[in-house]
Amino acid sequence: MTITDTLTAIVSEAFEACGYDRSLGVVTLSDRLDLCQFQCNGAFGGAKLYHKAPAKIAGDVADKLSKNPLFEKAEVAMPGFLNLTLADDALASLADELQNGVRPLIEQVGGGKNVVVDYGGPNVAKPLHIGHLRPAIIGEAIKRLVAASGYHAIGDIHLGDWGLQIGLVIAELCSRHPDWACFADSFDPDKDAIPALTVELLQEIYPFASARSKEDAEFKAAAMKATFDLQNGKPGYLALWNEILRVSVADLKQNYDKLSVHFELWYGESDAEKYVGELLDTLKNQSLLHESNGAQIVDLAEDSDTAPMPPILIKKADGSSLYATTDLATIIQRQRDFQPDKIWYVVDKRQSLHFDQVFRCARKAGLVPASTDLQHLGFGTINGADGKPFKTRDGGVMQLSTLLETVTDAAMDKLKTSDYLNSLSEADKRAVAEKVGMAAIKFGDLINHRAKDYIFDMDKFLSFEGKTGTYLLYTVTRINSVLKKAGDISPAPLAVYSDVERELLLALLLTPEAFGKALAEQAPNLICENAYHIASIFSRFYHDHKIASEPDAAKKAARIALCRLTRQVLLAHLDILGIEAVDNM
RNA sequence: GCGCCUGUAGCUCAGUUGGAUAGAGCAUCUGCCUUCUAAGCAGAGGGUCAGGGGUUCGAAUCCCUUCAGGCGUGCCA
Repeated sequence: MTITDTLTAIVSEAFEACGYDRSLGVVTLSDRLDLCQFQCNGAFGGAKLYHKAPAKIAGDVADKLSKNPLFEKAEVAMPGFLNLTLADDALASLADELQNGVRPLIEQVGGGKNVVVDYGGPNVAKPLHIGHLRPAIIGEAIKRLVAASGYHAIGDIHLGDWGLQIGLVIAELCSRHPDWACFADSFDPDKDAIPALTVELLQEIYPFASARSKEDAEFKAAAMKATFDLQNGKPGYLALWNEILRVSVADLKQNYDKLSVHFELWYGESDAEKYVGELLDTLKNQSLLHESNGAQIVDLAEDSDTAPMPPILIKKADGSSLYATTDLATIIQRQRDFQPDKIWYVVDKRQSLHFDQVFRCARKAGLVPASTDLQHLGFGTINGADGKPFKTRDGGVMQLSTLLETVTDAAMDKLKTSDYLNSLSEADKRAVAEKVGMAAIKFGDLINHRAKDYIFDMDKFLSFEGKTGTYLLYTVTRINSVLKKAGDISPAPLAVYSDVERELLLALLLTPEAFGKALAEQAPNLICENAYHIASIFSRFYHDHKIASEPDAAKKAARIALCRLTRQVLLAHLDILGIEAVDNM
């Protein structure tokens, strides 16, 4: 139960005791913190219901509530706002519940149910570029949030390893090295060796092949044929594909590791292949599948549709699988393996129609129970100043590794001026710089609303001031310092000695609300905002008050407790965001 | 054409299940380091919430409409 839930229960009780409907007692955080901490606007609704002035209704309830020692203030503001402020000792003891774990920092709503979060979705054979940043870190944050809320969260990278992009690479390799054994019909996987590939080669070959297919129709046909043959198990292609996969996955892991992005499952579209037959059977048995212009499709349009809903393509005219095919087959696989309560897809929002189709088809075919929550959590693109997807000056895409290195270098530069890291080796400093850099990048991206496009600004990622990930890490290091200076102090209850301490306690106490809203909206930016909010109040507190050097023992103990709780809460935010803190910087 | 999304301070963005005085960071200007990390703190200026109409006691938020931009719209993923 969050604090507003608790207060809602109390205020609802009061409404009822005064003869009004208890549903009017909904309490929210005040939007006028200068007047009060919480508010209830139920009197306005009650005015319509009971044909009474809202101020009268609010006044009745306020009278009732002001007898409750929980409140410092329960009063009416015209024309009928019910304004509530907690008594300081009540606030402190509520925050104590947070401190000693009686009140959870995150509502445990999951009940251990399985949730599959499908994110990342990189194509093998293509280097990670800046466009892969968002799905990786948004997905990771959502997965961690889901897990922290008591679900069993399963992150699946869902590699793009089975589509035309592989066919393009195979066709191009074949065109360059027709002599390779894997291209011969006589290929024998037990005897014939596959040449070792490198990431560099793949990074060069995919864009080349992709461009070539747009101009060279014959080559495109070869690539499509290669895709088809691969999907139908041609041994030489399978062996080559395995090598492409091996090289790509090793490279992907390296980059994702740096970002603290970890997947429980490294499945790909290819792993869905074995469920495609079952998918086709299911669709056929229900007479959903039919032929159209040579392709196998399922009609999805319904009379209630306000917009045209095109059919979903299950098999191309040449018999090969499509995006929708593997996604549907993957749903079968996930249902079989996990019976998930939710399957959430963190994928570019431009694919919303695709997911509408996939989900509708899955429902029609009964691939999952009706209660399964299937959602496409679309994210916006990272654009350049021109509003188009971001390109580097030379018109290319920026590789993810370049971004990570550039920001880490800048962080390293900044760390040189720190007096706190003098004793560290260069390598250890570099490790700190990496954490600072990753915090800057991840926070800089996650602070943006998930579903909106944003404009890429390297200077913003390189800036370590203001509302940034760096600020959060910095705040934690300051807390570390003050706690270190204070030495061993036994745990003490929280208390309010000043306005800023009251404000900080309130912000800490409201953290479960922020996490809850972030989960409900799948919006990591709310976690960023809340963390920044707490950190900035702490900074003010830290600046205005003595803590470790406070002479009054009781004050000092309470303030140390406040520091500890603040650190604990900030670290919980960072953990969900997938950002690692540092001890010093 | 149809559908979806977006338009808030000089810039980048929060805030949109209707609430009181629309917030933050950056940038600009002014203060604050002999005292726990100044990657910080305090303060100032900066807004017809794209335009118009409507509903409501109350609208950035809901409805209608106009304008501007983006995206999607059967054999790529």
